[in-house]
Amino acid sequence: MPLSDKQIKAMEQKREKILQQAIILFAEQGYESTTIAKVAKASGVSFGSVFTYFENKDQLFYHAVTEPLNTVFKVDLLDFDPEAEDLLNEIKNMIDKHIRIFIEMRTYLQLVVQVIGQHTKFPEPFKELDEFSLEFIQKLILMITNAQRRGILEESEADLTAKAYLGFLLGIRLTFTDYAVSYIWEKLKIPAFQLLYPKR
Amino acid sequence: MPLSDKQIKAMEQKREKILQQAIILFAEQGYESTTIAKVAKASGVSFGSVFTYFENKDQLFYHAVTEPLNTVFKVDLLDFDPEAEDLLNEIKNMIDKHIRIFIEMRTYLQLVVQVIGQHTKFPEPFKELDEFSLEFIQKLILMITNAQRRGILEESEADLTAKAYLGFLLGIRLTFTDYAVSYIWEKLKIPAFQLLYPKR
Amino acid sequence: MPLSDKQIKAMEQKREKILQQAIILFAEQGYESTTIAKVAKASGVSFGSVFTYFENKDQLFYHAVTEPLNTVFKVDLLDFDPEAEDLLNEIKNMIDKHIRIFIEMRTYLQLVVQVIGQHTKFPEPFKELDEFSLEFIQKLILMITNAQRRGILEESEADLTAKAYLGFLLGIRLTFTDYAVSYIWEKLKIPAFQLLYPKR
Amino acid sequence: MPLSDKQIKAMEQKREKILQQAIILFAEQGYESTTIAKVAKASGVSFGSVFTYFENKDQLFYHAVTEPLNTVFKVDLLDFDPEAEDLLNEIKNMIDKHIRIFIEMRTYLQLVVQVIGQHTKFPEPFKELDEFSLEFIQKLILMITNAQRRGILEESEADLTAKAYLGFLLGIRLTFTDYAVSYIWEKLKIPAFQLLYPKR
DNA sequence: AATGAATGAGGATTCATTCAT
DNA sequence: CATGAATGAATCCTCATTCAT
Repeated sequence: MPLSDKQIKAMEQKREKILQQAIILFAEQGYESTTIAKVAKASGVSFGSVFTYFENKDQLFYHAVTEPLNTVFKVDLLDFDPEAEDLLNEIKNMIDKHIRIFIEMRTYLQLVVQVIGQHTKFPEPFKELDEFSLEFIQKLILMITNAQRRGILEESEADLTAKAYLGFLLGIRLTFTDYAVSYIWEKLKIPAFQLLYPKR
Repeated sequence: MPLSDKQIKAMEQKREKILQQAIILFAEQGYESTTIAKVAKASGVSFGSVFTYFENKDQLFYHAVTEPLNTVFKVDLLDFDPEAEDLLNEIKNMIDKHIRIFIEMRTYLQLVVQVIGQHTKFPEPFKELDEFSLEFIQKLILMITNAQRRGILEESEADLTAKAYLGFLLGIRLTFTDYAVSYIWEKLKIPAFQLLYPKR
Repeated sequence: MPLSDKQIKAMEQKREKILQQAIILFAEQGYESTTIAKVAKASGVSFGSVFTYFENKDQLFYHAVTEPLNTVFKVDLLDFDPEAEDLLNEIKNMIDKHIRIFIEMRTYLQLVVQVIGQHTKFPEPFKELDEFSLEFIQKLILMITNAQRRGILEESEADLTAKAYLGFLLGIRLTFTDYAVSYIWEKLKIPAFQLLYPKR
Repeated sequence: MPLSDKQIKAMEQKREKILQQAIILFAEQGYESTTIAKVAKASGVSFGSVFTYFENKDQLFYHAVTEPLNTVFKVDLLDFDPEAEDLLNEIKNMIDKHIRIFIEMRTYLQLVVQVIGQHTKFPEPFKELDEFSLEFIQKLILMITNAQRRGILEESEADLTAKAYLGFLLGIRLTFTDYAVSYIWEKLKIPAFQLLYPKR
C-alpha cells in the first residue's frame, strides 16, 4: 500500500524539522554533546523516529552539514557574475550579499567552523565543504583576475587574495560572536573590500 | 619530608607533557572525543596520574586553553608599540610577527577556535580568551588611531578595523587548514596590511 | 503508540523484581557494596535496565527504603485501635502483630537500621522513616494514655514508654540476628508487654 | 638502632589518634565512604602513615571495632556482680551504668550497630562482638537467675530476658538518635528495669 | 511508520595500595 | 619512619542502537 501524498508530505516535514533542530544543537553543543534524545525532543518526535529518517548519528551530522550547504549556502554564495559589465558594482554587491549571508546563517556557520576546525574528525562532511570552498575560490579568482585586468583592483596573487577573503568571512564570524551584529556587519564591507586591494 | 628538587622538576616535566598532549588531542579531536585515557597514553603515564596533576577533565581543558594563552600567546601578540617612532615599520613588523605566531601555533589555535565557536559550552576558558581579545583589540585601536593621526593609515573606525584584523587572523587559520603554509603566510602580510587601510 | 497492558504489566513486574533484589542487597551489603551490576544480575536484567526504572543509585536506594515503608510496613504497624473497647486485648494483639512484622520483615529492617544508624549519610530516606516513627509514636502514646486512664497500665511518661517500645522492637532485630527466630519471638511478647508497665 | 622511648610514645599516640578518627569516620560515614585519606587528614598525618600503623583498610576497621570493645566497653559492661549481697541494688546500679555507657559511647555504638546489622559483610569484627555478647548474656543470665531465686525478679526464661535486655540497650541507641539525650536516658532506667520483670 | 524498553560499550572518576625518596 | 606520586581495579552513568509491539 503506497503512502498517500499527505503522508509523504508529513514525513518530509518531520525529516526537515529533525534536521533543523539537529543543526542548531550540533552547532551550539558540538557532535558528542548533542544526543539523539535531545534532537528528538526538540523536534517533538520519539528518538526512535530519528532513526527512521537518518541511518545513524553520523549520517544525521553529515546531512546537517551538507544539506544547507547544497541548497541555500552554495547557491547564495556563488550568486555573482565574474564577467559582469559593471564589475566594480558587481564586486560591491557580492560583498554585501556575502556578509549578509554570514549574518543570517550564524548557526549553520558555527557548525561549519567546527567541521573545518576538526576536519580529521569529520572527514566526510569536511570533504563536501572543502570541495565547495574550492569551487568558491575558483569563481572568486576569476572575478578578481578580471577586475585586475580591467584596472578595478591592483595586481596581486588572485588565489591568495581569494583565500584571504574567504578567511576573513569565516574569521569575523568568530570574532563578532553573538552581538546584535547587523549594524556592525554593515560596516564590515569596507575592510572586506580593502582586502581585495582596490585601485584608488 | 619535602620532595627533592629533582623530583619536583620531574613532576613539572610530567605535568607539562600531559598538558602538551592534551592540547594536541583537544585541538584535533575536540573535548569529548579526547579521553583521559588517550591523553595518558600519549603522555606515557597511567590515566590515574592525569588526575594527580589536574583535578578533572574540565580543569585539564581549562589549563590547556589558558596556559599557552597566558604564557606565550598573550606576550607575543601584545609585543608591539603603538607609540613607536617609526610607526609604519612597527605596524609591518607587528603583522609579520602576528602571522608568524598564527603559523607556529596552529594546533593551539585550533583549540581556540573551538572555544570561541562553542563558547556557551566552554564559558570559563572562553572568558579568558574574551578578556585577552579585548586587551588585544584595545592596544590595536591605540596603534591604529595613532597611525591615522600621523597620516600612515586612512581614516576608519579604529574599533571595527581592529576587530576585522583579529577576525582575519583567526579566519585564515581556518581557511589554510593544514598546508605546509609558511610560504603562503609570508604573502598574507599584504592583505593583512590592506585591511588596516593604509595611505598610498 | 501506547504500550499494551501486557507490556505495562511486564514492566511493573520487572521494576518490582529489581526493587526487591535491591532491598536484599542493600540490606545485606550496604549502600556502597551494592553495585548496580549486582542488582541487575540478581534481577536478571542488564545493568542498563536498572536505569530505565530508577534514575540513579541514590533513587534506587530511596525507593528501596520508602516503598515497603509506605505500602506494607506503615499500614501493618499502625493497624491497632487506641480507642478499642477491650484495650488490654487490643494491646496484646498489637504486640503480637508488631513482633510478627519484625520477624517477617527481617531483611527490610536491616535496611532500616542502616538508614537510622547512619542517618547523616542518608538524609532523604531517613526523613521518611523519621516521619513515620513520629506518627507511630503518636498513636502509641494515645493508646498508652488511654490504657493508663483505664487502669490497664501503670502511670508512666507515655512518650518515653512509646519510644522505649519502638527501641525494643528495633533492638531485638539486632540482637537476634539470624536465628530461625519465630519461636523465640513468640516469647518476646512478654518483655515487650512488661515494657509498657502493665498493672498486675 | 632501637627507637627511643620518646619515639615509641610518639608513635603510640599517633596510632591512637588515627584509630580514634577512624572510629568516628567509620561510625558516621560507614566503611566504604570512609577513605584512608579522610582518616589521615582528620588525624593530621599523611595517608602513607596510616599504612605504617595498620596493614590495610580492613585491619583498620577491625581494630576500630575491637579495640574499644576489649578495653573500655567490655570491662565497663561486665562490671557487675551476679552474686552481690544486695542484688536488687546491684541490678539497679548495673542498669544505671549500662545506660550511661550507651550514652557516652554513642559514636562507637553506631559502629557496632553497623557491624551487627551487616554481619555477613564484616565477619571478623562481628565474631568478636558476637563472642562478647555471648559472654555478656551469660553473666546477665547468672544475675537474673539469682535474682529470680531470691524473689527479686519474677520467673521468666532468663536467656530470653537477658537478650531482650541487650536488644533494648541497642535499640534505644537507634531510637533516640542524636537528642541531647542525657535527661531522657535517665528516665529509661524504668522500662529497662521493667524488662527484667521485677517483683512488685 | 512510531514508539520506547533493553542492551552494553565506553568514559570519568575514586581510592586502596605500593614503593621510591 | 614519613611522605605522597603512581597505578589501575572498580564503579556509576550516558547514550547510540536494536528490535518487539
